[in-house]
Amino acid sequence: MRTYLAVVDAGQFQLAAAELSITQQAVSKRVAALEQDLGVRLFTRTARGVRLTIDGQAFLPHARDLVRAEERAAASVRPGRRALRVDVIGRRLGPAGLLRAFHRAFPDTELDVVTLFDADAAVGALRAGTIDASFRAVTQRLPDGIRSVRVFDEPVQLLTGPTHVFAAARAVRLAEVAGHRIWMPGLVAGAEWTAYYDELAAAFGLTIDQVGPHFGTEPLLDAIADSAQLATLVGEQTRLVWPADQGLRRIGLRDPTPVYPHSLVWRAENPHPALGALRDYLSPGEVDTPGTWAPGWSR
Amino acid sequence: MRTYLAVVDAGQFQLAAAELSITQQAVSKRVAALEQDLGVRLFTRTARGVRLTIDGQAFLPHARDLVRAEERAAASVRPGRRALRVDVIGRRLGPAGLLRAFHRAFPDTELDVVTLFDADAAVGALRAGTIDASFRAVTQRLPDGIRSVRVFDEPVQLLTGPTHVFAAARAVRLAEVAGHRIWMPGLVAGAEWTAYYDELAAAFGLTIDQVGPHFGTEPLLDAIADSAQLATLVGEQTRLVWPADQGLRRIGLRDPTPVYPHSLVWRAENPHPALGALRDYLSPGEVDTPGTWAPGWSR
DNA sequence: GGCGAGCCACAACGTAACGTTGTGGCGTGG
DNA sequence: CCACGCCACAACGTTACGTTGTGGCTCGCC
Repeated sequence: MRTYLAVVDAGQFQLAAAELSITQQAVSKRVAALEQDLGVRLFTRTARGVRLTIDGQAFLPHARDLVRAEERAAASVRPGRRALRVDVIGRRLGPAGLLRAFHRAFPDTELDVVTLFDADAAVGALRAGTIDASFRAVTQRLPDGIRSVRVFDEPVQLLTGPTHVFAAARAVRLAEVAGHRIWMPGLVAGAEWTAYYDELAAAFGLTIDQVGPHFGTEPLLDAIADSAQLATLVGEQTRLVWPADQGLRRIGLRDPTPVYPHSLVWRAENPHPALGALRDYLSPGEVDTPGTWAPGWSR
Repeated sequence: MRTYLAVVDAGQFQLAAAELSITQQAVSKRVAALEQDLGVRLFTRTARGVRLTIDGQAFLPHARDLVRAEERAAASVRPGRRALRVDVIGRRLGPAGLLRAFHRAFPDTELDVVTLFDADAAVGALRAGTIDASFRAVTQRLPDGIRSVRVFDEPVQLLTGPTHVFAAARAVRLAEVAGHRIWMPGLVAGAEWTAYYDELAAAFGLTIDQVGPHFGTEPLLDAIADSAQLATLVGEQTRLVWPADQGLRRIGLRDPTPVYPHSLVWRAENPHPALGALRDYLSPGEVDTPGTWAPGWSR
């Protein structure tokens, strides 16, 4: 592909060969091989060089895209001067939405999104410089040199099937939920979400059922859609993807509205220019709004 | 890259190898070579397969972009079911802007833009099916099976330097221009632009100077920017790119306003689905507005 | 705790791809 | 009309790459 582009820019094989530091015959072979692969002729050969055919012209922007993509791919792992690398809990959860909004606001900022296993891994990666920022709920004191700011309180909602008692309600009071079963498989001991739901359950007497293996969100949503008893909790910004609309409903919670406290965490000495832009874009978040509840460790 | 993606999807080398129909050792070698090229480790090897490292995660979307780009590139020259291929006179002229607008309106439509030498080549390519549509000024009767519709009348403007007599005017009457020298190098005998300016000059007694070699637009713009006498004609939609802002001015023309009649030309039997969308988007254009002038052959 | 299953890495080997050298054909310009 | 410049074809050598064979490692199971 680069040979093809070199020929396009040079207008002839020999000059392109010189720029690529290979022989003209090698260029001829490469172009011939590419043409054979594609099944079309890319150049018309003339006595003074080559001219692009129509197919060659149509192919040109795609070829440039391809080498650009290759360069971006290589740059994404090049130490130093690489894209801003941000860790989010999940690509469909609230923080990922914040990142998308940031990217819309600053389209020129190169952004790579990764997902680390837990907060400890995130802090380690921040210190090592392998990531530049992490969206986390800060449940305990961070080590020296690691900074955090609470950027976003995400309301937590009930997710129910169409036959559930609360299905018709737009919002229910948190106290009303106390007697109902909330099914949340897949919570890992020690993980930040687990800490959150533990404290939420303890504070309002909720029954949060963590038993049973977690087969992924699809079976979970299937089960909830079919059940009049089961419900689960999701963040307001969570983007659900289920096969078809199974009549799932989001029911707001109030008095108080439980909110999940997302923080941005970063290493103080990180010089990445886009990191400052991200911090400026996010902070200060509206947090601890009246009528909301957040865990004690978030204050 | 495909091997890397296969490993990501499979979660282990052996399964990926089976899907690629090569041995596990070959996969191991390919991944190792890629890691060596990039200078980072993409996978952490475990006893039950592999897991992506942080670098590997950041690399993933770029790798997918890359293979998508490769597929689009190959598709752009695949006969049958390829992207809509449209010929425009120049990428910076009015029709290219129409195409950009069409692409904004229908972002899902794959579009390839090419530039053919002249109208005869365009008609030939339309008949051969190597292009699907062409923006041209139709100066003579088209052969059977080739249709055209006039889609866009583009006002023609004067382009002058800051010291030109007309530099301060927003618009001048066409009759006023009669005595002034208009420099248009590079017009090819028989080309449609030449036919247009010939008739324009004849109709209003303009002095259009075609002598002198054409060294490209940059020297032309340089010369015009520095001269108090020289001016040239450009389409209203033409996107000029000059090194710095040299104080070039666009001066409108009126009483009448000369317009360049762009038509869309296509082959009647072409079944490409996007071709209909393009025709629907473009037609009917506002043409022959009162107060404008177009050549006799455009009616 | 030992053993086996599963997975990846290393080494040796053969083949096929690729680049180089050498040469010929063709169109163009002096 | 000849000579120059450009691209294509052929033969050859080297490099790269995939395969076969083997070893080491981790995890799970008895």
